[in-house]
Amino acid sequence: MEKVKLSSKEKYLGEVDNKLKKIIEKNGHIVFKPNRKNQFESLVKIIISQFISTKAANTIFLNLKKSLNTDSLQPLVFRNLSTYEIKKLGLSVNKSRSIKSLSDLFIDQNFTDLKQLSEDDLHKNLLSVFGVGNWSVSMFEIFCIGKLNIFSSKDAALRISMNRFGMIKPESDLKFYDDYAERWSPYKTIASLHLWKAID
DNA sequence: CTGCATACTGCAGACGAGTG
DNA sequence: CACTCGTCTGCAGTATGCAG
Repeated sequence: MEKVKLSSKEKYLGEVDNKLKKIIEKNGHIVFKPNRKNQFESLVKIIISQFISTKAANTIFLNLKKSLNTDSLQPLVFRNLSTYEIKKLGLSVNKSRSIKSLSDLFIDQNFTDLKQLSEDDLHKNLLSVFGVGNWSVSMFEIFCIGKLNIFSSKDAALRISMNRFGMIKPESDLKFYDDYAERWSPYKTIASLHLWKAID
């Protein structure tokens, strides 16, 4: 009994893609609520989420906050911690280096709101951080800034979902996924949310 | 039931092969 | 030799599947 009506964006996606239409109708309306508040913390969480399940990432993230005894992670917290000390908080060597590098960027550039940067500057700054690649940047743009037209073919879950619903054959080159996603423009983000939900 | 091995949604870096 | 490009490896916790 789906009582909640689909948004106009979701209806639009259904019109341009029949396969996606079925997924959206089954899912029902998805509320897209990016967390715009603490950008630094969002990035830390994304770094932790690389390669591991969201559940595992959540546990590590909560342990990290508990160890640091804070509700809101700030770059300054990590300034005086060595990579080794961050690692002891439950992270791998590379992720510790990554968080350290991210903190340095925020402190050096004195960032308050990354949203004010142009897309180019945003990408350039984030990609300069050790351990942050295109996937991480996309996740930040979706879940923190709330951009509506983001799709990342580097996300394995999205690819699996697209395989399962017959959009793209498994093992295809990444560019086929990107090409397919073009039809969802300018709401690729909303399409991604439905693909994620469809496979849990 | 318990315990263990394994795979799993990204990334950097090491390394080898290919090129000039 | 000096580069570029592709391949391989290791890593945080958890769910799953299989052996005992």
